[in-house]
Amino acid sequence: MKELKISLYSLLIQEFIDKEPIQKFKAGTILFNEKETVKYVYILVDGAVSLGRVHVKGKEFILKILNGEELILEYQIFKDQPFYYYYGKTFTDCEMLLIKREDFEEFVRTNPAANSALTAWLSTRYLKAQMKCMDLIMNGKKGGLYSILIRLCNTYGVPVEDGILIDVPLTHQELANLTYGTREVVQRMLKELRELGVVSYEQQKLTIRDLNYIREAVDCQRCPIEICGIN
Amino acid sequence: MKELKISLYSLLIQEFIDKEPIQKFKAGTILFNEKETVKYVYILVDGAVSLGRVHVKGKEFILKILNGEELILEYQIFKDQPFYYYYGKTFTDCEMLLIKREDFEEFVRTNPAANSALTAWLSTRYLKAQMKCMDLIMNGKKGGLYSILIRLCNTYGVPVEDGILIDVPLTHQELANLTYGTREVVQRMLKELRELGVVSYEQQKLTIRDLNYIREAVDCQRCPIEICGIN
DNA sequence: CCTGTATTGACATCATTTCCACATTTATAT
DNA sequence: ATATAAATGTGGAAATGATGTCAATACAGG
Repeated sequence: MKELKISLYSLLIQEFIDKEPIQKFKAGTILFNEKETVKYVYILVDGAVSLGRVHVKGKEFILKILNGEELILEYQIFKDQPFYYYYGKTFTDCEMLLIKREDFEEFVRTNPAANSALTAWLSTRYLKAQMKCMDLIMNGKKGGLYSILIRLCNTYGVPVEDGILIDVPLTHQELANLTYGTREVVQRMLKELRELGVVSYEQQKLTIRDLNYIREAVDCQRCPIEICGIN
Repeated sequence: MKELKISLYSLLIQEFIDKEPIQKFKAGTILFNEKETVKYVYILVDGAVSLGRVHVKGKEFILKILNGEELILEYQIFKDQPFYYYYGKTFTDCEMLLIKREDFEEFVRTNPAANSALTAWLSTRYLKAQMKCMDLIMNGKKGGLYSILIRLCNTYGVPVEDGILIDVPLTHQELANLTYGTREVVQRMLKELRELGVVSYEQQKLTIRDLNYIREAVDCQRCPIEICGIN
């Protein structure tokens, strides 16, 4: 799967790198909002982009965070006048290629290798999205946070001497938004994990010192990394 | 989109109807379980199939219910030794075609029209799955049930003189499982809706008499029907 | 170095949801 | 027709999670 993802990404880069400039965006830039028509497909070269929705009452849910070499394709492909169903904004500073939707679709339609790679990529994303949602729905807020921590390890984890460093700054509020919980609840759960020596938290970066503790607490099925991520 | 779905289904029927027999399954038959290798792609000709997971503690979540002329493709396509991540079982008596996974993938690889149709179908399912999960996560149990009711109307709704009949028998327990809630809570919420004259319930079939009441209570965005369903 | 702002930590209160216990009704099978 | 199982209805205690408030830190910019 990893190969297919890379292959899709590199097929796209090959095709479009000379046609479009790499653009830079500051953290917090809104790329699109729900109900907006889809103009571009974004190829993320570096940085992280969050996708999510805001409830009428103001509370925010971060559906996922995409990072690294990644494709941002969150609409009904091949449909007339497609639009977005949730927002997309840069989570950190980003570099990306913006490809016109029509050009992207034309490329996929006329390139069987790209189409197959895209199909594989979509079927994986489809499963991953559903597994992540089920974890959030079926495990309560504590289990939801634990499942987010596991996914963060898979997507952002860097092995360090005392565990796995989640190498992206995350505030308690952002962690809360990833589970649609509250900052206070996250704060308490992290405090408990800190006191148990399971995690440590410095400069807004978490280090998971005992991933097994977290995995056992949520009955983690050790899904392959391409299925278990925050992306 | 509807056209593309139909086109994918009919492309598949065209290709496989003479090669495989239509098989019948009784309600409650388990088609696959999580962690089982994927042998077949199922083409549902008639009936309904539910997909979901069971928590270690025994509580069940119904992720979705597929019905009618439908494709059941819930694995990482083009991957070696793919397996399922959740169960699939017949919800009602069903008729379906079982296509060997390899034959299905070969067909998609060599048929550009089928591949494009599948890509479009997957991108729609991907969005639909995420919208449904977000509704369940962001609206509490009451909002979750309401969103399930709206989706049931879209997928199973039959206009009748006093509203929209959801033409499939559903127990309170099954409704609860669709939101990962409890039977008691569903019972109380339905009672309230019944007393308000918003729904009626006979022979395990719901009639929604005032869909607008439900829509307004969950700030329904009136998404197109291909995005808002229980499937 | 000071000041305004964002983040973290802590706690009390309130609302939602689950869990448990049991009664009643409805369907199914003999 | 009767026994049995399945589904529905109800009440109350317990757990979980949200909300609001306030103090203590950390940090960035002038």
